[in-house]
Amino acid sequence: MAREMTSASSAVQEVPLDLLRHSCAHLMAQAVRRLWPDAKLAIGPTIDNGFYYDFDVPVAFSSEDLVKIEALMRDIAREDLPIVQKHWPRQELLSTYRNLGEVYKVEIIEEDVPDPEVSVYHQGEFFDMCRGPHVASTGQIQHFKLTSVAGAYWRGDEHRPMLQRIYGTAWHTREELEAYLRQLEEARARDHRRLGQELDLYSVQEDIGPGLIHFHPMGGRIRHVIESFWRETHLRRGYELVYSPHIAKTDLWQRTGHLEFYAENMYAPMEVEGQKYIIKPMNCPFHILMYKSHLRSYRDLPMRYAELGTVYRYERSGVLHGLLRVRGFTQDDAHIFCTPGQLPGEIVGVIDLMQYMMKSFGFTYRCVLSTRPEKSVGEPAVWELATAALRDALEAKGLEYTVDEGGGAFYGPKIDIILLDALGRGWQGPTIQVDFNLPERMDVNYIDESGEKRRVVMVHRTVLGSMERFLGNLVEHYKGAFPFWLAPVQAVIVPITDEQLDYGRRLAERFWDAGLRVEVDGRREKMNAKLRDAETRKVPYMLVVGKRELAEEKVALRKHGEGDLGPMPVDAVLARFKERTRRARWLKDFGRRLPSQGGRGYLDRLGAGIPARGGRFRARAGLRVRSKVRLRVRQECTGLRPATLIRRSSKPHTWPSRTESESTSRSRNGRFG
RNA sequence: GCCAAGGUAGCUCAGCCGGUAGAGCAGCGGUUUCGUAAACCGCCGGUCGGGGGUUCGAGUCCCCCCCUUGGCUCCA
Repeated sequence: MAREMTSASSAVQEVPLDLLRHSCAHLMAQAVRRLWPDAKLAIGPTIDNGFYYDFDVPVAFSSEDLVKIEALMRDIAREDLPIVQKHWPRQELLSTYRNLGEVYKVEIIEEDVPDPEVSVYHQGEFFDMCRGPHVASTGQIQHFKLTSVAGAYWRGDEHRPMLQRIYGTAWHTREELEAYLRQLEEARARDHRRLGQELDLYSVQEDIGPGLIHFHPMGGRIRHVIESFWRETHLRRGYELVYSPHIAKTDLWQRTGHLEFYAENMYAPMEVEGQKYIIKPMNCPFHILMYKSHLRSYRDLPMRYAELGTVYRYERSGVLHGLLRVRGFTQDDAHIFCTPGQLPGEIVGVIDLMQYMMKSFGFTYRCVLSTRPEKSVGEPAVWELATAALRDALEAKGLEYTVDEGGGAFYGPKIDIILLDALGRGWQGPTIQVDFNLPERMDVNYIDESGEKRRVVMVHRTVLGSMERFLGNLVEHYKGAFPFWLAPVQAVIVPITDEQLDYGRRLAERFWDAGLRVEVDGRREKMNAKLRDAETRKVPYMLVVGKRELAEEKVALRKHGEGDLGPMPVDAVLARFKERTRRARWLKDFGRRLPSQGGRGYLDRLGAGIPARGGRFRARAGLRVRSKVRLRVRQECTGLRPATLIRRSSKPHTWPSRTESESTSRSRNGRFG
């Protein structure tokens, strides 16, 4: 591969970033080798934003060592050693590496490099087997930084030696490097663990146990808002809310197969009157038994059982992470029991609901469809049907997705939704999984039109993920500054002197009566201190009341992060706030359009539900609803005039188009269902 | 679970070669009644993560355990 030597400064920009980083990994290895001549080299690939190299060294690298290595790297860069490719006969390279004791390189050659000639890159005294390409000389590597050390198993196998991995980052220009480092800072500022502490949202208590979350009052309020919204929406979409116990007899878990396939994530049984019980890692068995408490007809289906179900799963201590990876968590779980024919419609309904949730909370996301793995249960034809249902639903909803071939659970295909936070990092959130296993094992049936017993199709799904993880994602997404409808405290009333304290308290009553969460700051502090505290707590609004406001029945409105908006009549502020509540928005959505999954199983048959076809509400057709009663409710909740409401609801409903931003995924995937 | 780094007041952190623990904020008490991001004075506050050991003496050194963090592995 011919490459001409050009001066570093002009060539730098043209080199692909990946290549630069790979060369930087070599540069680091060379520096490590100079400092620790016995260091054995493993592999040194590029990753998002940087690179790493794995070393086997008898001493543990300290952070001072990183500084030393980095300094030496700069020296070697200054030496501007030409980087040249040579082709070594395989045998010669093998014996050289054997003589050097480079056991990892030897293993790589023996197992993965059959070619008679092997490409080796040389720079000064250092050489490394590598396909390349690389930059022309070490002098071209200018803007880099070593970021961390960590242990890493050789070939990712926990039974093999643990090596030391040094991570680094490299960029074309100083500006890019600094921008990246700033971005890391930014990510730290958004860290939900830090914000969770600062905003007093939650805690983990050493005396209680790792991975067990306590929602403090402010976190509790947010969770309450999310849960209320979730329940309302689910009832509205034809789900039934159920509640199940936290423990069940060992026999049940035997029957479901959890003891066989999931035991390593389950906690040991406890004994009660000679009977063994296990705390639940999943909610599905309970829902199944509720379903099975009656004989079900095809007319009952689909049945949708929803529950904010708290489960406990053993996670290895090293993987716990704030709210995002825990041992006890509450899934926003639901199980849908339906006929094979209903499956496609049900999947569409779930995706629609998921989209609605994501839109409501402001998340962007991407979708991954996982298909049949090697080891699986169920007929191939059924798998095909279910996978097609998932795929079709994604396409019908206009969602882009990637396919993880063979990445499904052994019991069925699934769609995973990766939430993207504001920094573009991805986290496994909602999941939709078809299950062929449990209905079989638990003998879950319905009676079809001809009186035959038929196996139901079962869908596990969450549309948020878990309350813990979702809250963590929300905190990072909004950097702790929750939108008005979610904010634990929506406004703080700030009396300037004690003279206005009573007025402030009267105002607070009015706001609470309107369903808003406000607080009066009655401390003997200066207004500035109160404002500062409210700003720090990221409260969306501050209502300053002084002499003038008291006289005119006004408040001076101040918005978080924006500042003073000037005095406003109290009624205007109330109206403004009510407009921003989720209830108001929900009613708007609800007024325009009923969910596609209007039918409600047995309720339909009792005449208590929404007519499946036609009917005054024309639910399924998605036409507007104009019931007088509903209008009145909406008027009350939104504060809008009837004419406005009717006009609004007459507009045809369209879902806003989503923009999918491509970005790196940092998925902690597949833990639900 | 593995490798590494940590754990000192409610929070953020300082504490040298082993000599008996300190700051800011928060809290509490007082004074101040103030117009858009921190008023002033004073006070209280510590099993130095837990246990054991070495030592005349341990926050500091050694061993075990717990928890946190960064990775690895795992993630039905």
